[in-house]
Amino acid sequence: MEARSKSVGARFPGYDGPYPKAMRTSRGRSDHIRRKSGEGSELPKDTCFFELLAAVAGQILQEQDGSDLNERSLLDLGAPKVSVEFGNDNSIMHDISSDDTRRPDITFHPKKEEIITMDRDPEHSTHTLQTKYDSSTHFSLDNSDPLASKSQDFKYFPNSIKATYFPRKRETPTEFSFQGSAAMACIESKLKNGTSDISLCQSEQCIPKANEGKLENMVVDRSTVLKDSSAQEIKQRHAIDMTAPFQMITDSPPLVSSGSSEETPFTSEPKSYLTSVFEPIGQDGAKRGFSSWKSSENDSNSSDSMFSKNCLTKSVHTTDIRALKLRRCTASTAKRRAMGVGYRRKRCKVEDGEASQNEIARSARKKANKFDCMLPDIETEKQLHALEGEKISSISSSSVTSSSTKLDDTNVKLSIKSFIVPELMVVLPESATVANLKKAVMDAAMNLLGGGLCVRVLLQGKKVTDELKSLRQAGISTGGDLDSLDFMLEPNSLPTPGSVEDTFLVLSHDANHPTSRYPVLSKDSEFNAASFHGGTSKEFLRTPDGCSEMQSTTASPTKEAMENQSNVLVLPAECALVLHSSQKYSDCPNGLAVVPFSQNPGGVGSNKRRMRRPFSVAEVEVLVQAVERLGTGRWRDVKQHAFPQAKHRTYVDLKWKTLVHTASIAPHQRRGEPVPQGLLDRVIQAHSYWTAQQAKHQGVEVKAL
DNA sequence: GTTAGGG
DNA sequence: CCCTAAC
Repeated sequence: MEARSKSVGARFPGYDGPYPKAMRTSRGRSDHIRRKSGEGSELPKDTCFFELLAAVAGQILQEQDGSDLNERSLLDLGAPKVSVEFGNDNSIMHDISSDDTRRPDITFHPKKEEIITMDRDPEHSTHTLQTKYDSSTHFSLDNSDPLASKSQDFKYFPNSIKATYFPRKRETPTEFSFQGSAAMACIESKLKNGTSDISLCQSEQCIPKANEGKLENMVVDRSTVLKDSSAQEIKQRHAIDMTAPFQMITDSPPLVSSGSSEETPFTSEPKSYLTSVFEPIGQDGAKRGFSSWKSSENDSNSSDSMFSKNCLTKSVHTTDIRALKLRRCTASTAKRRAMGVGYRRKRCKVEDGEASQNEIARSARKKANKFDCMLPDIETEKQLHALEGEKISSISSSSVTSSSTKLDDTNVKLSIKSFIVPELMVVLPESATVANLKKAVMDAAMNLLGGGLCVRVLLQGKKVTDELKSLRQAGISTGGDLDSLDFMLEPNSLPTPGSVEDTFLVLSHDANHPTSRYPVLSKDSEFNAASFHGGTSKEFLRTPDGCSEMQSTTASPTKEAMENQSNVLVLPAECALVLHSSQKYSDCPNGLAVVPFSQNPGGVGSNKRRMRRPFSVAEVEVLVQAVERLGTGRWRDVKQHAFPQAKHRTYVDLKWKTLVHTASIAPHQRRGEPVPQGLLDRVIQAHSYWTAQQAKHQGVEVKAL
């Protein structure tokens, strides 16, 4: 009837069905959701909250469906789908499973109060949401917010929720983690049947209740302050990013040297993981991200401790994701408003304490924006880094601002504040080591970055597919609605053109070396699994200089690029995606020039050799694992398996030959990033195994003749 | 297997 | 020169 629904994708391994595409812009659905809710902006903004809960509930229900995750491969879990509906009565229906009607629906009955009002300072306010979860059919929310009436000026939205499930019989608690205001539900084993209570509390220290058999202790560990006045303008932008079926690198099982299983002689079946990313991005999201950044330092201890206790899931905090947003300058709210553009997605600092710093930073940003060039000059970017110091709290906006003073100005001036970057997530089993986590993170990053990124242009939430259109034709003109213009970074699924240098995003640890062209993430010992000696995930994710940059000389638009599975990328919290000026384009008078309209930016240089891209340890790891499973010879499969997104890794140059060679030579002769000996041993093992296997097969064929 | 690039 | 990646 009147209900609006949306789907929250929850990709389970084995699920190959269609996946809802993200609505990444703040336009579109949220508009009518808001309208439908009839409650102004209140319900929809809280949507994510219920989604989070729905995700929890979904997981629990799944558990109660008789499956023991300890006993079952995640591949067996099917493909649940969580859909959320907004009804007139403001109830939200969660249809947990698309394929299992036995599962009851979960109904949320959000109340008005569940949009929590709170004090301006999120760090000093506490808020508790009591959520009761009736295991059978109902999932109702009961708000007991002590601060509900304290202030009407600010609203609080959970940004990240962690839940710990304390099963009966003193089993290991299980944690859930949800973030990005998203239904990112990750579940691990040891959930048991039973009624559960979920209690949510927004506080820095979440004291677990000792109730057994309760799902509790959900920590809304980041906070958000939203100005009521701006709430009206908030439009949620939801991004649903599928994750690639993620290959977990587990402890390598011993090599089976005699043919027990021909298909997978080396490793257990690689696990894929449920990853559901449902990330509202928007002004609220921006502020959320910002606030959470502020608080992340303070509550890092608590979250760390929670995680370290039993880190069943490692999901990136939203700030991590936010940090991926291109850090770009933001003009002042007032100015932007006065211009009447871009306010919707503008992000700005709200902390008063940083006002002076903001001013400095703002001037630096102004400088960066001086020529309305999309790519800031490096010096200014450095300046920003310096200003923002360790705490890079300026989460930039994804807004596009435009200025048009003259009616006859045919130039479209755009200032892109940031890009939407596909959200990335890594899910690991409890038994995974930190090194595994690092590898997984690396793989995700490499899978995304390895294929390059391209820019998607969205107008009013819709992908602009016809890239031959003129800006005027596309409606991207000064007369058009530039406010509805979005840019999105996507994995590049097109064959990498010759001049990859111009289209490739690279990671660099060193902000001072903006010209670095290689993904050097794994070069640093921090990211080198072999050199990791412990510590929390947070520590290990932090780069030495506290800031990683993802740099781009430029990015080129491509055709449909996101139809492939998305990747999961986790980057350090302090990591930021920064556009850097390319010499080639920096002299272009306007920002659009950096987005070449040619499908092949390489142009005449396309006959050049591809850029040299040394394999990282993580890539080697993935490759080795793939070969262990698939054998030598099925390079297409291996490629698809190990580097599904990396266009620069073709199946003909998968390094295996070189790896075998590398493994056979003395360590001091080896070049490049040192590959752990254990990995090389696996190379030797796998190589000899598959060589023998092929010989055996050939022998059989000869016999048969 | 060969070539190019780079340490 | 030789390792490595691209061809």
